[in-house]
Amino acid sequence: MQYWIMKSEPSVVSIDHVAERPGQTVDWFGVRNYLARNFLRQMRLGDLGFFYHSSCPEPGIAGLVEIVREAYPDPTQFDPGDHYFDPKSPADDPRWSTVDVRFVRKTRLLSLAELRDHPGLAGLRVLQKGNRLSVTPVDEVDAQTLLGLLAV
DNA sequence: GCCAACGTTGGC
DNA sequence: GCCAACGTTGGC
Repeated sequence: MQYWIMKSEPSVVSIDHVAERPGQTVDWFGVRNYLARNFLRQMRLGDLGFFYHSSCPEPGIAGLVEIVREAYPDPTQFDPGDHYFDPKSPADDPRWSTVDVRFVRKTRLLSLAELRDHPGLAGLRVLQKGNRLSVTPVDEVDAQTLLGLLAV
């Protein structure tokens, strides 16, 4: 199993929103960065996502989700009325992918400050200066550390 | 609102 | 292929 940190602005999609969705499932639309897209394409059924709230008063990990559908074309890239419309994406070779994730559970808020304070997590990609990727891999050791801190 | 960091675009 | 300009992200 692989682990990922997946960032979302809670004002757009929060962990509570996921829990309230039909089937407790949402698609991870709107990724428009090639490296992040490649990570989406590496995701496999059953992978665990740490759901991270960003651009909000208390950024940090707020819950867990599970990958329930592997990468497929992000429909928003073909919708001219959509914020994420990409006129340059070929219909026969879609540029952007999405996955479906399902709610697993909420956790206590593991804040960014607390993540930074933990020496063992210094290598975590999301803590690196200038990191802006919305989807990043987490190695097994770091994942276990996170799960421990979350008391899961 | 500010600013650092980074990705993308487009002229040359 | 270079690089300046611009846009976006995201913490503070």
